[in-house]
Amino acid sequence: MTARSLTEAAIVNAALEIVRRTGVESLSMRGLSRELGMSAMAAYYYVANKDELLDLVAARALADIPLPEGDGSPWPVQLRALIDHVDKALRDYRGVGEVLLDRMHRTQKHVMRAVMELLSEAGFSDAEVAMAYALIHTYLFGRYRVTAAPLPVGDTGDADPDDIVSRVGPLSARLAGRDYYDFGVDTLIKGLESRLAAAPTNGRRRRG
Amino acid sequence: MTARSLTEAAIVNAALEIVRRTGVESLSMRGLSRELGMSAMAAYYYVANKDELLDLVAARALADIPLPEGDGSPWPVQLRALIDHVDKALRDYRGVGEVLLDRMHRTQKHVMRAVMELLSEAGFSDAEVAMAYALIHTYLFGRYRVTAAPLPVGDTGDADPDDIVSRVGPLSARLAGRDYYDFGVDTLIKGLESRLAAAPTNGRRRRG
DNA sequence: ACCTGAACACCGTTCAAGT
DNA sequence: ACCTGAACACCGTTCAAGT
Repeated sequence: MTARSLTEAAIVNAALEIVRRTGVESLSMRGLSRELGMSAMAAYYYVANKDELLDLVAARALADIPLPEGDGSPWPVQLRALIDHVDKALRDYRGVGEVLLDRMHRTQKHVMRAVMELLSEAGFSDAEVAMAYALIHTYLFGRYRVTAAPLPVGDTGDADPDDIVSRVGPLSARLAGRDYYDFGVDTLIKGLESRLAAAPTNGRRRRG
Repeated sequence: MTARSLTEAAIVNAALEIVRRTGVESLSMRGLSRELGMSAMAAYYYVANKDELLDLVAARALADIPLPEGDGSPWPVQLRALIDHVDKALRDYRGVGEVLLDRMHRTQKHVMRAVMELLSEAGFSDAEVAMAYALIHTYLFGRYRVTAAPLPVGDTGDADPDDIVSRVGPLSARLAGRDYYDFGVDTLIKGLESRLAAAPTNGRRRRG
């Protein structure tokens, strides 16, 4: 055994574990150190503060996302695949989307770059790329708070067939998270395609 | 003066004030009571716990949203107006979107109903109404975490014209929150329209 | 170099006690 | 009925001290 029994990697791993099991809000500096068998302050030797820890957790969770190959497939297909990979990387980590939302810009540029390149190649102007990226980012990361709160199933069981809310309530119990996700991403991409179709000369293609 | 010098309404108002000024995360039960000139535990007489307080704050912030009149305008226009009103109700309250996201289903049904009715009338099936509502909700409420973290302006000032990320960085400084919002909502609604156009017989109109 | 312990300034919540 | 004070079990962070 060398002198140190802890490493930054071990700390970040343990933190990610805790977030996956119990959610972000129950990750504490003290509890983390205790979980590693150390004194309550041990983690502070490797990490300046909780914010830095959350940055490292965020970076780690998104590190292994496969980027588009640049094969010949149409941009909506490639964009959809990339979004699916981000979603997969986030799905298991309860509350991590919330963390990442604040931190992705600071810590993790390669996914952002891949999305932006796809959009730029598709024909969007630089300003549109900025806005379209923000839209996708917002939907994807906002999702992890919404899916935690499903639509209420009719409170007293009174399904009024003329009331849309009480019709949708029980129905939403049969819809899987997958259904919401597919509908959402498809609609976003359809909306983007519809924009390009309406003003196809907006973008300036690079290496066109 | 009557016996009581505090009311639930006063407490919720003060809480909403604090959230608007300093964000949700700096709202505390103790600090709130102190701000009202009472002892640290005073608020507990009117409110069971912090969760209940957040529910009341959420309900209050969304209470006065004007619902669609049911005039003859096309559904995308009415939907856009309704979304704008929700946005306006949220805009001034830092972090309140985050609170509401968890709580809207529990506390505030009339906005949800208005959105769902518009979508149902437009021709979407009940399942599609559920998913489209979730999409809109996610975007609208997720926004209040994203807009707090603007895209990074080129870190070292090196604007590489061939790199989409460094092109978009400085550009995003000139884009207003309004631009992102308009683009986002327009794209969502375009995506929904595109869905209806692709499968126009999907929905069953009520009172058609 | 790596870790600990005590201390400070906070939290949310409970509950007996005051008026 | 309305509010207070003390207590409990937590936080994040700092910093002198231990090995």
